[in-house]
Formats: sequence, C-alpha cells, structure tokens
Amino acid sequence: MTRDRLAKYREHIDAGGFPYSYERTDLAVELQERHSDLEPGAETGEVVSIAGRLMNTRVMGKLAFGVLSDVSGTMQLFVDKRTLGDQAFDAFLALDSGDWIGAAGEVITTKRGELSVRIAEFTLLQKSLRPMPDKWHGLKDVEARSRQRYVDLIANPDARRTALLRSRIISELRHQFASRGYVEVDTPVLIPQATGATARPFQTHHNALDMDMYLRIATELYLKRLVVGGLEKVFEIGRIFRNEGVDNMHNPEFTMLESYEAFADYTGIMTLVEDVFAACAEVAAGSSLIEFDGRPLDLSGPYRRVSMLELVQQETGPEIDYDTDIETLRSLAHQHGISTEDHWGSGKIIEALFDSVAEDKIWEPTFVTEHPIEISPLSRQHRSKPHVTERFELFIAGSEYANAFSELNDPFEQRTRFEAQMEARNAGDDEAHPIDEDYIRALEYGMPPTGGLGIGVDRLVMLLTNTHHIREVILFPTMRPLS
RNA sequence: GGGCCUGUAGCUCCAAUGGCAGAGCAGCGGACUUUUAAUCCGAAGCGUGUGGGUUCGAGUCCCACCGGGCCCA
Repeated sequence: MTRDRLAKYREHIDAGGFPYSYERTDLAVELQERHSDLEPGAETGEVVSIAGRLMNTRVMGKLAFGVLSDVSGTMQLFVDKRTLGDQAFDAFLALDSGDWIGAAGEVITTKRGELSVRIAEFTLLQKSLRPMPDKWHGLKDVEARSRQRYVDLIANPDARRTALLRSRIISELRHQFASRGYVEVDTPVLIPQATGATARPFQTHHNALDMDMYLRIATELYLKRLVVGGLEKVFEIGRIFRNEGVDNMHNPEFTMLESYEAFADYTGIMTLVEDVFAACAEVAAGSSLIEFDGRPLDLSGPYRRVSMLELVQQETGPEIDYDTDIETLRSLAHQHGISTEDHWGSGKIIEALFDSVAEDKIWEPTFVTEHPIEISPLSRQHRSKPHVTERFELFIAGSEYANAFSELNDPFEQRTRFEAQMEARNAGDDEAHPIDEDYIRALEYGMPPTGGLGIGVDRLVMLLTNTHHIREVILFPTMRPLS
C-alpha cells in the first residue's frame, strides 16, 4: 500500500466513510451504443450516471480527462473545472488510478469526437490502496497473473474477455442440452469410492462419520443410476478432481460436462457433439469456422470418423490388429519408445501406440472410434466387431475434447469388466477402476440402451478462445502457495 | 520423477569479461481548458526470491532451499 493513498483513505474514513451503494443509470457500452453517431463537439442534454474503476487521468490545468472502466467497457470522463466547481475539481485531482467512483453528468463528445460524460458531480466509492500495473504493458508475469487474477482482470482486457466468454460458452452448453430435453442434475462430489474413469483420486476424511472419502473423478456412474431411475436424459456440468500432474492441458480440478440419453447409441451422440460444438463456436467466435494456433479450423459437422486401429495401422502397417501375437505388439511398442507392462493386453498396447504415433497428427475434428474393450470397462461391446467397443473420442488439433459410448447396460458383463479392472489393479495399475457394487445393483434393475458423453469444458473454452494453456481459462488455477 | 531456463523498483525491462545497480511507465512537486500511453520541467525510489559459500570485491561464479516457465516421462 502506498503512503499517499492510505492517508487519503483515512481522511475519507474520518470525514464519514464510503457510501454503501450507488445509483447507476448506464453501462459504458450502453452509452456507446446509444450515441454511436454523434458529431465532434455534440451536447446531448442527456444526464446519466456511471460507475466503475478510474483507470487513467490526463490533467491539463483547469481541465482533465479520465477513463472509467466498468464491466462492459470504458467511458471517458470530461472534467471541467467550471462545470464541477473549484473544490470538487481539486477532489477529482486527488483521486488515484484504481479508485472506484460514481460520476454523473451530461453525455457529450469532445472536439476530437470522443464520447464522454461531462461530470457535474462524482463520488468516491472506495479507495484503491495499491498501485496499478503498468498502464501500457499491463501485468505480464504468468505467475502473478494467475496468483492475483484480480489484478490480471483489471489490467488485461484479454483476461476479462476470456472469463466472460467462458461464461457464455457454458451458458450455451446448458442451453443446448436443456433445449433437447435433457434434465440438469447434481450428483455427489464427495463419495466413498472414486469410480467412472481411469484416474487417481484425491482422498479426504469425514470426521463425524469417521470414514475416508474421495473427490469424484467422473460423474458417470451416478448419472447412469438416474437413467435407471427413469430420468432418461440427464446432464451435469461439474467440477472433477484428478490427483495428477499439472501441465498446459491439465489442472487438478477441472470442469466436465457429462450427458446420458436413453435409447441413443454412440452414433447418435456423434451428431449431438457436432451440433453442440458448432453452436458453441457460433456463440464464441460468431462462426463455426474458427482460428486456432494460427490455422483455420472448421467445427461444422459431419466430422471424420475413423477407428483407432485404422489410425494405428496407417503408421505401423496393416498387419497389426487385436489378434496379433502379444510379443509382436510389445516389441513394436518398444520400437516406438513405449515402455509396456506385463499385464497389458493387445488393446492396451494398441491404445498406447495410438497415443504415441497417431494422436498428434490429427488436426481436423475427428471421431476416433472403436476403442478396445480392455481400456473401456464401461462401454458396450461393438455389435458386430470383436475386441472393440462402441466408443469414440473427439480429437481436434492433437488433443482430446470428448469421450462417448454406447453404455454397457448388462450387469453380468459389467461385473466381468470390473473384475478385469481389479486384476489390473492387483497387477499394479493404481488407476484401474474399483468395483462399484451398488452400480451393478442399479444395472440389475435395468438400464435402457443409452448413449453417454463427456466434454472437457476447459479445453473447449481454450479451443474457442484460441488459448493454449488451461490456466488461461481457469480463473484460479491450482498453484503452490508462496511460503 | 529427469533435463534446460528463470526470479532485479508498484509494473515492463536493461546492467561484456565479477568492479559504485539503470531506464520507461506509475507515484511525488510544478506548468498547462479538448486529452487519447497527453506534453513539458524538477526531485525521488530498488541493493537484486531466501540462506550459505568462493573472492579484495558477487545481480553476475558455486551449493542448498522456495516460487515460476518450457521440454521429456
């Protein structure tokens, strides 16, 4: 805090303190829209009041200009000593950048044609006690921007744009699903057993119940219980927690949308994803043709559909498939620098090959389909092909954005799959799914054929805002505390 | 977990070979009634993430720790 600002703050406290509210008539953007066509030197006769943070003042003797920033944008304050009076003018000059003020006066344009409010009175709403970042360069330091997002939002218009755009994209997602008859629900975050995905959970403890609990790693199994219950079409947009590393695509807590639709299979979900992604692009970028990483990207469907095995074969040759001898697959994986584990079957190795050789090469939106059963314990076996499931992941620009399948709804088969997971777990794979007995019981009541979907919301926002680090779309990314 | 890079004034950034730590903006004082990163004049401000070490002398070299970034697993 600076000495000068603190002294002024104390003066205001002694003089009666700061107001509890302010009557604002207009946002900056509303004034700009209403008066977009005024000549230089215009006087509208319209008196308005605006409020926001004072960002910059330019003083020239008995006249001053200020920039007032509110949530919608900025508006220039025209500060004339004759209009305001000697005392109030001096009080205006005593303001510091960053102070919150309310100001009222006539809407005019200056000689240069800049829309302004010629203020007749103003109120200091709250002092800013700390200096603002550089008015030209803003706040650049990535660490400071993430730790003190409030300063980032004050100083960098892009930070504010991204935050607002994220909100609009999530609203659009909600609208897309709600308008298709999906019911939005909330399932528990705090659960006795972390299931529904391949990931390490965060563990915690409930004192009164004296039990260990986990933060959810997916909403999947709870949402499908609701389909069993007859809600038929459900979705949830919720925070997911995975106890894993932090990099440009991963934050330990992130937002996922999951949806389940009775009577649909994975091909129906493909159409849904195409429509939803295109609609979100329209909202965020005004078009389904966007720019990402300096290249054009068309998000309008239909997207390319190609099986995981085909994509691997394109890189390794057509002689490879799920029936290939395991030693042959293993040595092929080693040739590509993949270290395999003894308990891996052909499905796991082919997935690893896909991750290593094919994933990066995908640019245009692509549904990678038919994941092996071994790595898809909740997906239904393909209706006509052995070894694989009716599943797809949507890849765009080398990254995964969505994961979906025809849901496995046979309780006996589900138990077998869970048991295979337990074997993997016992073999040392601590990300393998534990058995969820209550979920199997739910399936025993009967789940209709169902198409399920998960969308990584943070990644979608990154895609649509052309940003390349997840911390840019999460307001408060996970960071180590400064000691 | 491994490798490389990084931390200097409120902010953005300079400081060959180790040799008195600087600028712009912000802030402070002054001039100015149409500015747009206003302009002009003036006076200030940091001992370099933390702790050790080498040295006559360390922002710079060495070690450890803390925070951050990039690449790899």
